[in-house]
Amino acid sequence: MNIGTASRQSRLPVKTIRYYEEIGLVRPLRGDNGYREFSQADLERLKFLQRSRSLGFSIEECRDLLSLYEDTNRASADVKAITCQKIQEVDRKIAELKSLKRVLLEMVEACHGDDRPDCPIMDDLSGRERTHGGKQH
Amino acid sequence: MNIGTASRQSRLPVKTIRYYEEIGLVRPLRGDNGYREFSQADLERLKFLQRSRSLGFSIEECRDLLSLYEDTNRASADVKAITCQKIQEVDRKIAELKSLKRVLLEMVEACHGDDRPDCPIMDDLSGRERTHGGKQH
DNA sequence: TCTTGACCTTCCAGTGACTGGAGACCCTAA
DNA sequence: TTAGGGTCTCCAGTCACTGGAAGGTCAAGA
Repeated sequence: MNIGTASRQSRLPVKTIRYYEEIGLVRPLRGDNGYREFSQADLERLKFLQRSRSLGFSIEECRDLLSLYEDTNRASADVKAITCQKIQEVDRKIAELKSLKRVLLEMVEACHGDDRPDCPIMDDLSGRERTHGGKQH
Repeated sequence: MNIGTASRQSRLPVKTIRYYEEIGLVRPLRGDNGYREFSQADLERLKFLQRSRSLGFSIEECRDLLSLYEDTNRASADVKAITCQKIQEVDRKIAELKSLKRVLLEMVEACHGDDRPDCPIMDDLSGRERTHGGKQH
């Protein structure tokens, strides 16, 4: 199948597929006209990449996962380890974003938000101390 | 003050400060030796940038915030609006990561994680259907 | 005075993971 | 024959830095 078909079936943009070929994640054959020819196995790889990328694995992690995927002697423990690591990463990111949100919320709650130029958010951003007189959480 | 001092006081890497000058976020004077000379106002800008970047505002948002920061006639409502938008963005990201985590956790829970090559995580990544026979949440 | 080492300069290239566009070739149907 | 898509390569841009090379400057110590 051509790249367009592969793109629709894998839900990866054409450009992305070409890029994946460039970095060696997939190696379709070429027809006489120079067009890429994707086999069913190529399509499987693309689908695998689509799914693992959308689950937050980096390209290099995907490369590792792919080689495990194609290693029929792999231990499932190896895959599980990578996945557990990823979960911890995701947890870390969530925590970061939550504390970020807390700060932003505090700023917004302290701001009267009208036409006056004085603004506690600005004070916060500029590093000035703000008295925590208002609501406490 | 020189760039090194500005770097320590703003907690921004030297390289980053030079980059910020390149894109016009800060315009330090130059001494006879060609060294950048940061005024107290420049330092304030840098600190402002450090804080707002670390709160997840993009460079362009920082540029907007900076001009509001220096506009003594600004309305605090404008600042509040930008910040509220940012909170929504953060919320969206948190939700995404949470659903990501849910999927990853399901995968891990289904995986026996031993020396055997069969691995439900791999099945999942490759798009194969997995029977939801195990624990339900 | 000389040297050492820290600090500063510019410029260029690389990161990750694509994305956009130009210009050209190929294929199919009307 | 023509029109329209699809495909090709190559180059450049994105975002926000980061690293490194090659060289100029400065202050302290021998």
